[in-house]
Amino acid sequence: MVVLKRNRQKLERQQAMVSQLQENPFLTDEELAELLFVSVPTVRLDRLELGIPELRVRTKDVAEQFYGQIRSLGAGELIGDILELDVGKRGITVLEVKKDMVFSKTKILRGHYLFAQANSLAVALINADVVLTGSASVRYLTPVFLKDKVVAHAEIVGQKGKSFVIKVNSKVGSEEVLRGRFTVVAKEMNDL
Amino acid sequence: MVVLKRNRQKLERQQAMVSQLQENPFLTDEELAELLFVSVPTVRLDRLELGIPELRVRTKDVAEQFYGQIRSLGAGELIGDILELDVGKRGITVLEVKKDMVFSKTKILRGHYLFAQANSLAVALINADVVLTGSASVRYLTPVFLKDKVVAHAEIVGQKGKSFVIKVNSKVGSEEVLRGRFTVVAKEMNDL
DNA sequence: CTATTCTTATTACCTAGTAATAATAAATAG
DNA sequence: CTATTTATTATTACTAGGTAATAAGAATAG
Repeated sequence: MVVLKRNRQKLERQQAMVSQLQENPFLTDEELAELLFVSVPTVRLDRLELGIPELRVRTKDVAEQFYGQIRSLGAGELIGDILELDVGKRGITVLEVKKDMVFSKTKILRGHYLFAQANSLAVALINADVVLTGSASVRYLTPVFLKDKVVAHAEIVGQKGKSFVIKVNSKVGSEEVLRGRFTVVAKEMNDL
Repeated sequence: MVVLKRNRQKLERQQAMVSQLQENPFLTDEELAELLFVSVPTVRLDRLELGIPELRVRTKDVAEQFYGQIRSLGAGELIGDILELDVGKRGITVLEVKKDMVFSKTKILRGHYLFAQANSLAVALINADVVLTGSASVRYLTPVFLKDKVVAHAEIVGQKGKSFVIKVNSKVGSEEVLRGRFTVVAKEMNDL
């Protein structure tokens, strides 16, 4: 059976389709059909074989990923969920590592999420209208993986006027994953 | 004319609709109708009056925003757009501050975006399968505001084996907003 | 009571599909 | 060359979530 030769065209076309959609997931079947020089039904069959959902689902998936992510890294004030918060003293948050937070190849958590958890917790400890990070120094000790739960402990360790120094320590289980030191500054709304 | 009383219900409903959609932009007209205790045509008229597009357009808008931007913060490898990239040496990215990246009260950019831009640029300079941040030290010099364009310059300044030191300098116009030093480590896929 | 505004209902149409069936074309085995 | 398989295309009926336009009913102001 030299079924390979036959399938080659089809396979190539399907691969082409996948890479087209990777570049631009917002292509309709009609547009794909034109790009791949086949009919619309063929595109549909190919999608079916490859398990690729229709445009609207793809669009929605992308949009929802956005909402699951930016909501946590942007819209909200705090990255992670509060376990304890003693404003002016210390606080603990926990961050569960979701799949859109990791490198797809390695499933390792992207550094800035860990940073963001620590930084936002540091900021949350200060009781003022506006709190800005002045400087930060962090060490990433061990990689954090998908589905890990990162517990961040933060404590105010110093103060000079409106400037605070906060130490943050993040762990997964008993393993230390990040150690950081943040200097944050409390500002009044009008002295900007 | 006590036309106000009449309009009040309508106005309140429209405001309610807006806030519903702010919370969850993925609501159909039918779902909105149920939530607001009116008919579907009324919802449509309200949307028309308020210039709110249909679900699919809203979804697509969100998804495209994701592609223009968030691709950048999570899914993509790099936060910001590349202006120059000389792998192994130096690179420049620019990040435009959008409204979901700032504190709503002050319109000041959240610190971790600035960090993420710098960090991801540092990582991008290294040519290896897997690059992890080992430590980072940053100083936030001046606040960055909505619509600012942050230009980050990064340069490899040292190397010991698979460990690299990268200096990053971010500016808005001629003003320096962040200065940072990152140590990143290149790993092979199998030594994890 | 009447004019006006709101709300609802109804209808025809649209896009981007699903799902299923049938017809046709192409390739290969024997 | 022919039979059979596989791939492709066409066609039809159906769906969600709308647009756009028109008509009819309800509420209220004056």
